[in-house]
Amino acid sequence: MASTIKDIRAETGLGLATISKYLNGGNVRSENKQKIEDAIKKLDYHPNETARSLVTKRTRTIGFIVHNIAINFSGVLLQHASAFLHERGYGMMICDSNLDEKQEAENIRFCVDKQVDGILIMPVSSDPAFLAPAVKSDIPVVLLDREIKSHEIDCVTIDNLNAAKRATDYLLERGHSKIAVIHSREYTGEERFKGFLAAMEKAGISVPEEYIFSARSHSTELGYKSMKTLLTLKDKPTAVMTTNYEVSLGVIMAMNEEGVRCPRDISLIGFDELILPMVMNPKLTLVAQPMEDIAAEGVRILLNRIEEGKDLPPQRVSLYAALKEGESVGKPRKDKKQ
Amino acid sequence: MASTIKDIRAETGLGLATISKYLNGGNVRSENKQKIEDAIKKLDYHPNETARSLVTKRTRTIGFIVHNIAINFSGVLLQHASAFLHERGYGMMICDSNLDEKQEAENIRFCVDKQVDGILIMPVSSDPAFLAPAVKSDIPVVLLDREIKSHEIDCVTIDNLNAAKRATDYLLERGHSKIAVIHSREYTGEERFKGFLAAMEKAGISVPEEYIFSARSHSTELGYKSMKTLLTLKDKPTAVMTTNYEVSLGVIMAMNEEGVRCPRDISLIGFDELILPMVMNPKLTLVAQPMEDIAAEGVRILLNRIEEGKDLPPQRVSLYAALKEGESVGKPRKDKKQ
DNA sequence: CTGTTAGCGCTTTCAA
DNA sequence: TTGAAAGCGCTAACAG
Repeated sequence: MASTIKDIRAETGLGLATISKYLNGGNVRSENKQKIEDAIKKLDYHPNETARSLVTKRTRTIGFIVHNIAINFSGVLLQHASAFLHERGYGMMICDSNLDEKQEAENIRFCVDKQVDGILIMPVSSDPAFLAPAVKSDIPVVLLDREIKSHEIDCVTIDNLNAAKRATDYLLERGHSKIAVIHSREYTGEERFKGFLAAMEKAGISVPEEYIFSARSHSTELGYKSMKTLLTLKDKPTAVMTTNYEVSLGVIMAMNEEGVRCPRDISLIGFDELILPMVMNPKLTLVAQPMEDIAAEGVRILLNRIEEGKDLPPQRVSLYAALKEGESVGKPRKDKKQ
Repeated sequence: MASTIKDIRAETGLGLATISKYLNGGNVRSENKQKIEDAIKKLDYHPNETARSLVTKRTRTIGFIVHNIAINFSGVLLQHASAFLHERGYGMMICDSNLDEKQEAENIRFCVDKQVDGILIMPVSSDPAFLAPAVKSDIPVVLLDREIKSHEIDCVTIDNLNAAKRATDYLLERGHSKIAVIHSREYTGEERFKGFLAAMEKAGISVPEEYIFSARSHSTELGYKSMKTLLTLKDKPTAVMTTNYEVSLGVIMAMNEEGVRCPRDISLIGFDELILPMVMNPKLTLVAQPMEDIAAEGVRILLNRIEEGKDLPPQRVSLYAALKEGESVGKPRKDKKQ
């Protein structure tokens, strides 16, 4: 059985309050301080955090609710966030929503019931209602990677629209005009799709229906099937833009299977600099999200709200995402050859 | 401010014990039951789990400490474990050790202080000492993926040695005899290396020094550098075996850079069926660990120990890992051609 | 079945 | 500086 503060009292003969004060960094006569330290060591005493939380109403724990823990993107963000929180003396409780809104709502409830001091979340739902339990309990929430437009709440994202515009311009500048786009039908995917359309419109190029693919949620399958379909078209695109990592993977699988080479046959541009683009041959040209900065900003905003003021206006931070050149974009193949 | 059980008392006029009993599924007169339910709804009452834990000494929360959360393997295992725990009414608190033993020790401490009911861990350290806080507090621990040989403790792993033997035999059967091996210098890597050596010895083939590479920890860099070195050798191997996912990634990067084709120039066999092997061209031949079963067994053993008996003897479960054929292993190239 | 009472282990007045 | 006492929100005897 673990020892308690009362055991320390028995050992030192001091009062509970004195010991507690010492534990919390207060001033204690150095003679008593020594006694307490000796007793702690002797009894291997560690404060019961549960009891502590019950009275202080603080747990120094942050809940991190992630839409899908199995994807690489989550792992990397989690690693950075965990490190930053740890630096500031906070622990992290990770919950996986498994792309399910019901599970997500339960995760919010779970975190609130566990009295976390704040919540970082990469949300599944775009309906702010699921945040209600946190709001009611006055627990600050910061959205990561995705925002909920209709709702005033702290969030840190990248400027998806402009990043996608830049990626599209990159293709246009290299002479592509027959460009297909495959996007997931959730917040980031839609934003990036808008950016794509904006760039195409500005260039005065209309995009045929059959060059546009979309489906709910991140999906390797979407990328795979869409690319397969594109390859059956008479008038194939010369370049394809994907709006996230998983879609890129699916596209590459399909190209490999069909023996289509990149960038010789079709050029490719995507999002997210995770492991695959580094291992691929040729290296993928992509928009790299500043993962570490996203985590750092999220943690900074959240802890600031916890430790300073709850009455600050909501903050929306939008970070810059850089275009990293690989070798997956070439000149468009000549129509005659195809 | 969140409402408490006392607010329910004020609302219903019932005693605290009755309400508590209802909350915990006890028998209450249906008339009172209705009153309580109405009050709960009206006040949006949710029990304070912290207070509950303080008295019951149970949190229905499991700590999952992972050596490196950024890798795909962790994400997949976490996803399964989270789902199984959730099914049984448990929450999960994930901690990242970031491949650092010191951080790992702190994570154990953190989980113990937070009064988790049990711990699942993919350990960094092979020294059982770091588990002491959990042992002292009588919190059950189950090791996943790696075991600590010197110590009697529950664990679930795959039979790494035999899996590696089979993989090596697979190469031998196809006529390879010049086989290089690249392994990480931690538990699983060493086991798999032993399996490799055993198979080679049985086949009566001695492995030259320059065909063996190893380094601490999982490492894409190890794979990359080792493969680069192998490709400078006069007498190159005809096949390479890697002992984990990250090493495979590095090897493939190096091959791509050097324009070496697989399996035409060099055959490849590896471990872990994660995203890359599915996206690669050609598909990688590999030993697939049964991720879902590992998670299921780990959860089953841990919850069994929590809910039933602590006095059962330690369990060591070793699961079977299947060899999945891809197209990355071919016949050895003829020496003359090289 | 119900309610009173006494804690769980800790922090926090407040008076000394 | 110190310590006695009250209380965080809940559960668990125990008596009714």
